[in-house]
Amino acid sequence: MAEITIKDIAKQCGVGVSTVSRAINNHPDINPETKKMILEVIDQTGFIPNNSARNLKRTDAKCVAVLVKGITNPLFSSMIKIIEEETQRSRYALVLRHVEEQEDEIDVALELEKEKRLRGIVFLGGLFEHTEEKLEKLKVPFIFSTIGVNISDRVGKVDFSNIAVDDRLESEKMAEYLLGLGHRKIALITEEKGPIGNLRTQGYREAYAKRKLEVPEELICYVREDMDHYSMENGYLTAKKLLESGADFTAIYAVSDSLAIGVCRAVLETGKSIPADISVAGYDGIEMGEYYNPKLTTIKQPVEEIAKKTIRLLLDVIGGRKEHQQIVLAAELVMRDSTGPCADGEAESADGMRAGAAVARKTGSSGAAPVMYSG
Amino acid sequence: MAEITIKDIAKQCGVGVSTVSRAINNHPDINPETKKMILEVIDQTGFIPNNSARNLKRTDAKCVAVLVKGITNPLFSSMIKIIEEETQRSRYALVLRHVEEQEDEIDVALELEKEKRLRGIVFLGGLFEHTEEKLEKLKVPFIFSTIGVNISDRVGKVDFSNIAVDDRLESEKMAEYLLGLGHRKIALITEEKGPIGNLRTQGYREAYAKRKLEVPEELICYVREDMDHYSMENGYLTAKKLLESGADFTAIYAVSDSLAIGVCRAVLETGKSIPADISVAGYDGIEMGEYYNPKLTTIKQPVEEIAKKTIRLLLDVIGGRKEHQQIVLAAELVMRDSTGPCADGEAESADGMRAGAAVARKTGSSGAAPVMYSG
DNA sequence: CTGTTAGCGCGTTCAC
DNA sequence: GTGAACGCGCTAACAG
Repeated sequence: MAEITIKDIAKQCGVGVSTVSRAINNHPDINPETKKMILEVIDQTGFIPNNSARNLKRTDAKCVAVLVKGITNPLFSSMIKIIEEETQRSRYALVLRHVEEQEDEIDVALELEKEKRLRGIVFLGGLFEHTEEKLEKLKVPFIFSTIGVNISDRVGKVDFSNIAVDDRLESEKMAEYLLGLGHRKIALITEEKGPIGNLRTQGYREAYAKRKLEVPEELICYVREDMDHYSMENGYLTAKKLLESGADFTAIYAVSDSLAIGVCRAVLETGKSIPADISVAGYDGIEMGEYYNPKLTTIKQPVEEIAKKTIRLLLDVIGGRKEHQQIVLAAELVMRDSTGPCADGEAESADGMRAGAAVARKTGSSGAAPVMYSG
Repeated sequence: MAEITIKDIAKQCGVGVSTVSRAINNHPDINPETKKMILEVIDQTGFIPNNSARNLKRTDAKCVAVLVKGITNPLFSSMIKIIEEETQRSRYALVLRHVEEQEDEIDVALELEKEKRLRGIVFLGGLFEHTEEKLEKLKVPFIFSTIGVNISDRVGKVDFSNIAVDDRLESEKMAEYLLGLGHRKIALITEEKGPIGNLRTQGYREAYAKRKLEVPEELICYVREDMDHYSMENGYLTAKKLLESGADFTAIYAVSDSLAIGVCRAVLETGKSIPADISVAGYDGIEMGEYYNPKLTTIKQPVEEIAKKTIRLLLDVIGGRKEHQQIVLAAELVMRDSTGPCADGEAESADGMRAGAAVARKTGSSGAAPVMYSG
């Protein structure tokens, strides 16, 4: 049985193909009755227009694409949801495309641009090592909405938008918070290569530098390269290695929440309690951090805001209502129960105590009581 | 600047379009030198063939699609990864399509089938309330690979495969395990509507029935309908309500791990410890369960096996090497630290003690020590 | 309001 | 080995 096409419908209705096309695409120039009749036949027949053929002809397709690299990132799903809502409200179609780790997102974008006649593109995740030459090939407006990396400085002659958080700065906030709690030996669990890890590592160093303290280089641990850099397992294994090394530290700052959760498990397994013995902090603000035991101290990315600003800006640029922009949004230091004053040192009244008080207020206890490991 | 097409390439190379086409598609009938020359020009020009046009003509596209409903489900990502690997190995292209909650996955499949000339389809997630009439429209082999629901009984004249876990049975295993630990008042946190919740609820009832015990109806709690049924937040809120009701129970069984984690937080916040005061069990076997504190007792779905069997079967059916099948796989009861013997009652030597011993062995402690809340 | 017709960009016959 | 011509299914312009 051959595929049923628009011709078959036309024949069956006794009309021309263009009339059927008009009925399908809600064109105004059509008799409501014929339209109704045609739609009925279509419904009966189960006819579905071939999208490939449509895309081939259509010039006015109101369609934007979101290219997501790293679908497992829990932050992305809520962003995607928001982007979906906004595009729908503006009556744009949305193509969501998952980009494999080894795929080049620009290549995928190029392909999609031709295939679907895109009007704009949002890149979620991924690295930013694209040459201007390559970016130049993209002929529709695009935005890097990259929780993570601020690439403002990379903007050259190619015009595009970028909405991001200043990772270096936010990371510094976290390190400074821990220093304020009196911690001096803060272990860092981070990526050795990769822009995100690098920026967050820089922030950590900066916090020490600003206090004129020496960075404890021996406490900087790199995650394993042979597996997902930001998995709980990697956090667990890296922390385990650190703990077994016998190194001396009072806090661990992992550059992502998922890493931090793995770290917590490793710490708890040694019989130590969090934060009484060791404070643990993460970065990202995933939902799990609120539910983990203990609740995770973290830097919360403004995901909703990023998503909303991203898609709105893109649609505005497409509509010619705005120019491309570089936007930096602020993240929030969320103090929860996995961090507390350093037992060895002493918290400062200016920073640490206030922070400690904030923790107490938030949790309704008289301080950060220890969490014991149960196994 | 107009889009660059195959014609432009042909002109620039001084050859016919068909020769360019041959070069692109690795056809045998082409002079290696001309091929090389053409590919060079293509590389220089940055020409990208239009997929819509290709799909329109191509008849032999080796392409399968995976339609995922509920991309947030953490179990899916690992399944997708496996499916990707397997399809690649068989030199099939893979289209991954995210289906919105309100979209009908069969409609999406129908559309995609035409657009991409699919050879097969995998449905991940989603419900199974499709009429045979509708399923009949799908002309290529398809498989419901649905962690969750066994729809073998729905197989009628429409031929398709289904690979799943027997949710009712596995759920019964969990309830029986808790009963074996001496628990009699087991609260259930489940969905009121929805096939998955229903089956798992049935299993819970069955376990009581088999022991000739009365089901504590007042302890069956339904999650909120106005938000994601399987979110941590929903688990938290539902458990909170239960705890505040003053109902009497010694264990909580949530029909998903994410719910269970929300439940844990609610329990811990009341100052009770897990499992000393209350045991908590989940279902699914998400990675987080291993890292949570306490480690979560759960039913672990054989996701890798499901994924592998699914895609292999699909490819075999496409290749005519196999017929469609209904396969039921077994899940595994994983006893971890969130459950322990009932304090009020007494565990049975036959079941409960052995289970308790298993827990002890697994965690290396002399039993399931309590986890205290830290906030 | 409606039917006819010309491509959209490419793969695939055919002749050569 | 190669090129010319046709048509995939559809939309858009045009003529009626």
